[in-house]
Amino acid sequence: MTAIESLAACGVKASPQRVAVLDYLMEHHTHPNVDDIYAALHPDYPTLSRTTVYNTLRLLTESGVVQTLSIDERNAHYDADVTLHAHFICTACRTIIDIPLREAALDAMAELPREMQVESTQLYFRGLCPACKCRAEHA
Amino acid sequence: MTAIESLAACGVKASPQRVAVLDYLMEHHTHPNVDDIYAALHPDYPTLSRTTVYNTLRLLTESGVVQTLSIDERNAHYDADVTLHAHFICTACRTIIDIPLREAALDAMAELPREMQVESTQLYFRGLCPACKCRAEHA
DNA sequence: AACAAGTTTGTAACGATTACAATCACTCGC
DNA sequence: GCGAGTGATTGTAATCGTTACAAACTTGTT
Repeated sequence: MTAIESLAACGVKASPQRVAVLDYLMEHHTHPNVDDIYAALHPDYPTLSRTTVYNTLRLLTESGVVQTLSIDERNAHYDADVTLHAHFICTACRTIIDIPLREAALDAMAELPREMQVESTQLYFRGLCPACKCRAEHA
Repeated sequence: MTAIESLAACGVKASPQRVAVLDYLMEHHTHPNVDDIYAALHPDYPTLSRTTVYNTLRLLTESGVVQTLSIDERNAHYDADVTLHAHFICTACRTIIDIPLREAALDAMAELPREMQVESTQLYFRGLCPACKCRAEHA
C-alpha cells in the first residue's frame, strides 16, 4: 500500500506535504521524531514548515495511519507500522527498536474490565541495546 | 514499608521534602503529576519548591522506588507501585487506571533478543473509561 | 475570473521541565 | 559549642517541544 493509497483509504486529502511525510515514515522504520522528518524532507520541499509536519503527524495519528510513540520523554516519535508490536528504547543511544509480539498473549496478559473501550495499546521496554550494553561492560 | 524505610533501603537521604513526596505517592494511587503533588503538599510545606518535587521524583525514579509514567503526552505522572501492572488512560477525562497483569504472560508475549538488557517495562492502554464511554454513548 | 473551503506557513505563545546560582541544613573535626 | 564542608532546597531564568493563530496560498467550482 502506497502513501497515497493509505491517505485515500482513510479519507485524508493527499497534499504533497502529507504524502511526503507518510512516504518518509513508510520507507524509514527508524521511528523518527519531528525534526528528523523535517530535516529529511526539507531539501526536497524547501517551503515545508515544521508546523505542517506536526499537523500532518497529528492528523495521520488520528486517522490511524501512523502511531505516535511516547516512549521517549524528550519528544514524540512516529511509526507507520500500526500492526501489533512493542518498542525498546536504549537509554544510552536513544535508538528505538521494534520488538515482535505474539499476538495471542496480549489478551492472556491484561485483565481489562469489559466496560473499557481500548483504542490503542503500547508496550515499551527501556534498557541498554546490545551495542551499548557491550560498550558499558568494557568500560 | 514506610516512605522512610523505602528511602533508607535504597540509600537515599531522607529529607522532609523527600519523605513528604514519597509518602504522598504511597498513599494516593491516583498517578499524580508534579503539580498535583506540589499542590497537595504545599499547604503543609509552605517553602516547598516545584523544583524540589521534580528533583525528588527524578531521584526516586532512578532509585527504583517509583516509576515515571509517560502515558500522558502532556506531562509525566508518578506511581509508587513498581510491581508489574499496566495503565489505562482515558482520553476524555485523563484518569489513569491500574490494570492488573498476569505475570507469566509477559515473557510469553515479547520476543526480546537475549542481548538486550531490559530495565523497565511499561504497558499502556488508551481509550474511554467506563464513565466517559457511557457518557459518549448517550450524547 | 471570483469564490469558498481547506492547507500551509511563520511567528508567537505556551507549558513542562531543567539549569543554575544562592541560600539553607546538617555533620564532623576542632 | 563552632565553623568548614557537603549536600539539599529554593526561586528564577532559560530551554525546548509543541500548539495557537492569522495571513498567504491551493484547489476545485461556478
